[in-house]
Amino acid sequence: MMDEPAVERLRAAGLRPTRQRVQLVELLFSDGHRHMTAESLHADAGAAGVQVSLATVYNTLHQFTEAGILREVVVDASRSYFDTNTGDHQHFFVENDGTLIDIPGDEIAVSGIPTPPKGHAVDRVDVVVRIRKN
Amino acid sequence: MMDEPAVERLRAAGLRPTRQRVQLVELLFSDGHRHMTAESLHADAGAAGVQVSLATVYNTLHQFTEAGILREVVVDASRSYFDTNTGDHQHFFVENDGTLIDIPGDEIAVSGIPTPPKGHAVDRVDVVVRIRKN
DNA sequence: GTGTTTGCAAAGTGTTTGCAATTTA
DNA sequence: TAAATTGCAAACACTTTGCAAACAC
Repeated sequence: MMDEPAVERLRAAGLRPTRQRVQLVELLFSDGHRHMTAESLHADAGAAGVQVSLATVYNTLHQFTEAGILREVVVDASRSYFDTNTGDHQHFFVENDGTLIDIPGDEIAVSGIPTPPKGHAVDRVDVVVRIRKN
Repeated sequence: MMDEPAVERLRAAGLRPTRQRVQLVELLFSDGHRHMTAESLHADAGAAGVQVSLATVYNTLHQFTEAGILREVVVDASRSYFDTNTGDHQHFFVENDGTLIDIPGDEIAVSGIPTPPKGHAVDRVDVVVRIRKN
């Protein structure tokens, strides 16, 4: 018998397909890319009838990030954002309302990055284009 | 009688030169550029014999940022960093120890930024090159 | 059955705030 | 003296954690 895609995705990531994780994966990956904070995901889950505690949402976001099926985006010093798009891309950050918008990785480019200090390797290059409504 | 530079700098920024602000400006701008968090500045102040409460350090960092003599750097979702270099430049962020290193603005360049959504204007483009010790 | 995961409530961390006392102008 | 600033302690927002009950395999 064939597992559902959500279950397979979790198995592939080495995570047990618990009810909460399966439902969160379904919510997150059913329809386009998604940006979220722990609070917003918890709210969206509730609205979608998915019962999961906030603590589990936090744990899950980190497990998914560690497993590589989510990526963390640092744009705000007071909240953690996560993105279902783990591929090469960057972001607009709308400072007024805390919203993220993807910028495809093949549109934007960073040049002239100096060699990192000896003994250090580049992990990732993040670009945040901060915009505001006017 | 001529005011000291720290006092002048505060006056120019429209801030009253209180003892705390004057001493913090002296500490911050006496010798090259500096990166800090509220905690680290509070500790450095203490070590330099500057008496100032943590609450005042927080207030001061924000006032200085608002006044344009400091700039906030968002690299970590759990702490606020500030930089005495308010000019055009970017950063290396050493993920292992939470350290920042400046990248001169004339060395690095970002191209291909899409037009922001209608009704939005670009405020700033931030590049963070995340590096780690190996 | 055994090890993992969940959820609650408590604890933690970094930050902000109310307000009386102090300082600046 | 009037208005701004400070510092304390309490309050906050977000996040993590300890642990017993529930669950996956």
